[in-house]
Amino acid sequence: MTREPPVKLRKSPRQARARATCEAVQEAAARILQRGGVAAVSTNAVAELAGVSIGSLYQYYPGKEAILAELVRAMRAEMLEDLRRAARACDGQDITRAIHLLLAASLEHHRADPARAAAIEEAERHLPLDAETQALKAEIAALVIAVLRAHDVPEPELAARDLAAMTNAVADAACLAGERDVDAILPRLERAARGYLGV
Amino acid sequence: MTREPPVKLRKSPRQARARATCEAVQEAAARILQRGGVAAVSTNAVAELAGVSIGSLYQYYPGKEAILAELVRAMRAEMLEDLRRAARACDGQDITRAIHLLLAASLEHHRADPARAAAIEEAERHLPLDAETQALKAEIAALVIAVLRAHDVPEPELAARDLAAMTNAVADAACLAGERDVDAILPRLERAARGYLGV
DNA sequence: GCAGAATCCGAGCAAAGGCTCAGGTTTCAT
DNA sequence: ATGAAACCTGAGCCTTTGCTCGGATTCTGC
Repeated sequence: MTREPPVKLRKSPRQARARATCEAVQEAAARILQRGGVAAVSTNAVAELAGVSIGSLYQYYPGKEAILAELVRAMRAEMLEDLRRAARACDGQDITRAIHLLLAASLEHHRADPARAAAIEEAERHLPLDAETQALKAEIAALVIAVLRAHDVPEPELAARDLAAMTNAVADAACLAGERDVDAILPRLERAARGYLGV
Repeated sequence: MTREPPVKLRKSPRQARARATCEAVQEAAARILQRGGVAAVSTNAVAELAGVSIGSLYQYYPGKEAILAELVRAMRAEMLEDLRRAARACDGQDITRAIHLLLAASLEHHRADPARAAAIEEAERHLPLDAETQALKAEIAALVIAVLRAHDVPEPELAARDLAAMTNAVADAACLAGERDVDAILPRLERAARGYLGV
């Protein structure tokens, strides 16, 4: 019943082939996650698909949670970068433009592979997030809150949470329904967000 | 690798104690689902928490998927009832009122136990839905689409999907963040929906 | 070339989980 | 009261999964 174990790498890869091993494991885990959900991700399956022995896998990852955790961390880090850029661009713009920029940035990581993004987000819900990932999430939230506050949005924390939830949900639903064009989602979300914020 | 197995009851309970057994299993499964997600739901754990032997469980449910599937089916059936009532009440009302009624109905099943509702919705994403549940979902969607179409909403299917996704996501996020008052969510969703629909 | 570090391998153990089956208990109808 | 049907039980089989360990292989710096 005790949770909250260490969820970092067990050992850092020093040589190129080791880095390749780690990448193969990540890639395989993402593929399996995407196809069958968190339940389908077993260390044996990941190792096999990665073309790596189970022993090698455990040399770098202390368990399957660590593999997924790193997938999540990578996605969040990427998202933070996108949002940082967007937040900077928001400076001095009106709120309609700010909404556009923030939403577009939030959708950015859905662009390359929406199904994978959805799968990783789903995994995130089932993981005890490590401190680093939590910090990333907090910083992402803080960025959005700051922009909202700059435009005198009341209860910016609440608004940020609601808007983030809406954005992810609509994007995931669209992906699940087979929508291909990420850009088609943006205007719909903009309308909803403007309505939410009373613009 | 083949899916799509029968997911109905194996045998119908005839006597009162058998019905009590089934109910205990459902209740236990919901509790475990709520506490630990789909992965934590094992037939052994469910049987133990239900105070029922594993053999009895298998007398009525062909597997753990069937238990979860029935949980989902029950929730969807309830939701359909709520939405039917709401859709009837929408007749002759303006769109603002219609939005209010539909959203309130959609939130209805979050009222009693938001955490449980969120958990069941999450389970739904990982299950191969049986025909009956799919029919329920289709009818729910059809109801919303009909109301939207009556108010000349363009692409009502798309709008219904987006609005449903937004509603669930915001409600779940609120629950996760510890919000207690379901009624506080409604006005936020109404603003978003009106904005989305351009009202 | 060579020593040592880094990496890789995969058989196999222990635990957990899905599920069956043979046999016992309770309920119902007559 | 009695036989049949419904119901319950849980030991235990088999598969899957997480993970370790001893030993083989490859790389790196000198």
